[in-house]
Amino acid sequence: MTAKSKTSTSEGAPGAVWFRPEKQSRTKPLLTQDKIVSAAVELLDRDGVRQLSMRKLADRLQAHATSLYWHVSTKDDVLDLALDAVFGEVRLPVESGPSWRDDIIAFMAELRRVLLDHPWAAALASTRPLAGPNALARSEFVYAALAAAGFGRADVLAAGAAVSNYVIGSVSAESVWRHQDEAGTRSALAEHLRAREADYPALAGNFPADGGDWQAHFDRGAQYLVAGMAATAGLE
Amino acid sequence: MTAKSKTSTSEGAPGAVWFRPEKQSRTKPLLTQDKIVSAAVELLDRDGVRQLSMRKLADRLQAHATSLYWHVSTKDDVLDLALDAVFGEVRLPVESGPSWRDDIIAFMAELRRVLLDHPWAAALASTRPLAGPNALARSEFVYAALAAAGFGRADVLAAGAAVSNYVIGSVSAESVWRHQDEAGTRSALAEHLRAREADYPALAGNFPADGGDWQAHFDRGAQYLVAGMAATAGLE
DNA sequence: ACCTGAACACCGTTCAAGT
DNA sequence: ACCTGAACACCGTTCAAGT
Repeated sequence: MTAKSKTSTSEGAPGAVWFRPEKQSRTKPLLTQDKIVSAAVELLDRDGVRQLSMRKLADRLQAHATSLYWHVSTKDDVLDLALDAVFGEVRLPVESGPSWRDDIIAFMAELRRVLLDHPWAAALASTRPLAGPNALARSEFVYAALAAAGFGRADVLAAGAAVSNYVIGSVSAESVWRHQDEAGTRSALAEHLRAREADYPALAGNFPADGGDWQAHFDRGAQYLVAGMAATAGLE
Repeated sequence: MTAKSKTSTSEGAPGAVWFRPEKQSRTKPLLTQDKIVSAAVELLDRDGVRQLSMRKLADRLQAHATSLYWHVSTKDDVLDLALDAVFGEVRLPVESGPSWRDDIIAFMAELRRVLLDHPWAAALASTRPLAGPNALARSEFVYAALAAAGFGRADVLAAGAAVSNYVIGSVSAESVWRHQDEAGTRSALAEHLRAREADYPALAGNFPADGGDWQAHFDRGAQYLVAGMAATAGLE
């Protein structure tokens, strides 16, 4: 009986290895943190932060929601990791150029570009500490550039914060208007302002009919900031 | 029989009005949009945006969650209304002063004060169009001040946006660090940076041990912005 | 007109159980 | 070590029903 069952499975027989499914595939996990994070970024890009759930995320990975918790301890972890992955897309120059102003301006434009690529990211960045390795590396770049330019400690701290906060605040606003029903709410607001021109004369008079040039406004604001930094700290 | 029941309830008898519960209390709704919104602001202040649910909000008003939907059509409505109520706390001067720079600086400080009073508000403002009457009135003030100062249209638009975006971005970051486990994450980050000083020399060298002077950094950044606006537009 | 109650289709997360 | 399944305590919202 025992002998029969042994031979019927032929477990230890010579050559049997080749006909057995690779044990490797069992030892290598189906899910990894990296896979979870990239799937999260894809879903966030497609549907936004409010639509992301652990169940949908697991579905996309052909796994069960509860399986995610082996690799990640909460949904907040997923969001923190996804956000830092986005910061990882910000390209930094290998070394700083001759003009700190150009470096800072270029950094702001690049950060804006990446955040606009992921319309959920800027608003999400407003809700949590940016302490992931990619976010820190980007902060390090700004601080180092400012310190190298000759800014004192107080200016490095204030200017470093101002640069990030201006970009994140601006891109949040832009993402809201660009992705949350582009034409709809904007034209509704335009109509609303026209109807109440007496209450909001300056607003009604300046509100851009065509939607406005986000990039131009952003760049101009960035110029204000660096020009003010230069003037206040006496650096050119 | 019918006569008896009539007299037993004495519905129409003279003097009966005084002993009957006021019909007014039935005709006047228990819930109003205003009550819902102020309760929402209280709960948001106490527990944050993630803890707010329609059920908890209704509980606090001694009503059922489903009753709220008579006065408000979605939870998003509640959030929009609560946020605009906060903007209503921003005090604007009755008329602008002699210096547009002082007016703008004062506005930024006042907006920051109010947003810090409601730590959920700045981050929430990053996620939706700010089109409520109070938010619009505050934008109107900024645009009007800039236009009166002599800024051209492009500068009014860019500077008006920059002012709001800088404040909202800055207060979001400050609220995160001040309210989301004040000491905990900050000291964890300090420790983390110290351990990786080689990776983040500028960051580690400048990271404030005591938590930093948020107000001072904010004010300095505001100065950069208005100084840059003045210089770029050639106005003093 | 305003409020309630039941119901639907979801959530994040825990934990024992499987392999 | 990694994944599944059942379960818990929630969600926002709809809609028929009550008053």
